[in-house]
Parts: sequence; structure tokens; C-alpha cells
Amino acid sequence: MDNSSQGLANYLQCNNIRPTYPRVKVLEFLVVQQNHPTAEDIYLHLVREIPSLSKTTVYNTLKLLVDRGLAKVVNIEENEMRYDVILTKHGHFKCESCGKIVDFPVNIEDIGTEGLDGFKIHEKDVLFRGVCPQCLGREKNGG
Amino acid sequence: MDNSSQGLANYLQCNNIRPTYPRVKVLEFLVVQQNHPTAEDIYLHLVREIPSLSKTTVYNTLKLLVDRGLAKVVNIEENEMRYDVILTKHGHFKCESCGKIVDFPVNIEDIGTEGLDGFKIHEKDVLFRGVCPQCLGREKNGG
DNA sequence: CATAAATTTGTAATAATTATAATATTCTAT
DNA sequence: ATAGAATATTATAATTATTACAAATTTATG
Repeated sequence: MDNSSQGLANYLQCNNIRPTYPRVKVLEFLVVQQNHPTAEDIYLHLVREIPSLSKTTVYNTLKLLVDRGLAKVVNIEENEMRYDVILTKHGHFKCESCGKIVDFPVNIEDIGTEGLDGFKIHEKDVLFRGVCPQCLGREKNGG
Repeated sequence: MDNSSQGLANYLQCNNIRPTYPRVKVLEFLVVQQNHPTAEDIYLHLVREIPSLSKTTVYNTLKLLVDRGLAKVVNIEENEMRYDVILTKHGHFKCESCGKIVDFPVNIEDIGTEGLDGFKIHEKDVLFRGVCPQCLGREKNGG
């Protein structure tokens, strides 16, 4: 296990998650890629390095990370769960043309909660949809 | 077809959707219930009144309504699509305890879009998660 | 009516996720 | 070090939401 992985292993341990090899690698992928990958994305990437890896392990690990608060599910896609480890508050933009998901800064605490008196709010998400500049350019140049 | 359905039939017609019986009923369910139902919810309710109804018709109709801008998909659930007839801008709150989805007013246009220069934004969603007052009360009274 | 177009239906296919049980690994105490 | 217990991983099968497809039905039009 290399140096950077060592830090992640510690991070897992601090959160009472035994830092097994597959778990460190899943977390590493989430941290390094920052791509809001699906379980499938993660599996396909890691199986090259860990041939014995099973998709169930990826799902188990993601569930564990979410349960312990180290990751969260991003539901911007219609039919699949994506995962995010970023801890600062941000919104998600999904390009309807190329499918890419982009983070953008949002001061989520500024969003008023009138009409939710008496509700306990755990989580606030902001999701935008549209077309990214790259795809807009491609459309303009005749695609 | 009763009186209120007549209005909905007109509404469909105005949007170039032939107002067939299943379509009017699906739209009516969305408008009356305001429950952000799943396709399954809609099917189970309507099939009592329209025994021949097929789930595919429900999906087809929902797709049509979304394509023509009369409804939108709400992705607050992990694994299923919910539907909402578009009226005014509002956010969605999902109770993690009872699963209920509640609308609340949000001035979505107020959310800044710094960091998204050059992006074309079609749609803005605000999704909160937490516990509703009813469930909070139940927890407090020892549930 | 007759024909064409659109809609509905039932069945089967797809795809993401979860359940389950067997196997393998890791930890702990001797 | 090693046996036994606890925990993780794996493979397979089951579940579930959604979509694809083609046949049957309904509706519109000449």
C-alpha cells in the first residue's frame, strides 16, 4: 500500500472501518477521481488492479461509507446511484448532453426554510440540469 | 368523463396531447394527489377504475407529459422515479423516517450560479432530507 | 365503411441493486 | 505460531424499476 493510501487507511480506521485493501481502493477512487462515479464505474476501474474483486464488495463498501458518513449518494441520475466524498457544500450540475456531472459552489445554508418549521433537516442538495459549455460549443459548430 | 376531467382534457389538447381516457386519468392523479407518486403508485390506483390498464401505458403517458413539459421527474428517491406536475417553483423535502415527500417554497432563482458561467441551465432542483414533525413527535414519545 | 395513424396492451429484455450462503481472510488468545 | 472466532469477500441468484417491442385495439379521416 503506497503512501497516499496509508492516509486513507488511517482515515478509515478513525471511523471504525477496518481498512482492507478493497475498501481503501474504493475510497481512493472516490477521493482521486471526484467524478461522482457509479458502483459500476468503480468496479470496472478497480477490477483491473484487484482481479478477484466482486461487485458486491463495491456495493458493500459504498454502503458502509455512506452509513458512516464518509460518502454520500448523489441522486442526479434517473436510474443509478452515484457517490461523492466531497465534504464542502456544493451543488451538482448534470449536462443533459454528455452526462458529465460538475460541482459548483453554492451557499446552501442561504436557502430559506420557511414552510419547514418543525422539520429536522439533515441534508440539503442542489441539483441543476442543462448543457455544459463544451457541448454548447459543439452544438453551435453544427453537431 | 366528469367536469374536472374535462378541464384536464382541454389542458392536454392545448399541449398537443390527444386526451385519451388513460392519459386524462394519469394527469388527474398527479394533479389531485400532489403526492409525487411513482409509476407503480399511479398504476395501482388507476387499475381499479380501468381494469384493462397496462403499466406500460402509465410509463408511456408519464414520458409524454415530461417530454411536453407538463410534468417533471423528481429524483429524491434512491431507486425510483417520482413525478410532479409543474406548478410553481418549490423544493422537495423527503422524510427519512416515513418516506413522505413534502413541498416547500424556495426562491430557486435566488440561488447563485457563480462557477457555472457559460453553462445553459434548464432546471434547478432543491432537495432536502430529514425528519418530519410527525415522525419527530413519535420518536420523542418513545417509538 | 375502409383505410391509415395513433394508442394501448402483454410479454420479454435490460440493468441496478440487494439477499444469501459459501469461502477466504483477519484478529485474538493461548 | 496456531486454533478458533469474528469479519470480509465472493459468486450466484433474486428482486425491482424501467424500457423495448410487436400484436391488438382504438381513433381519426377520406
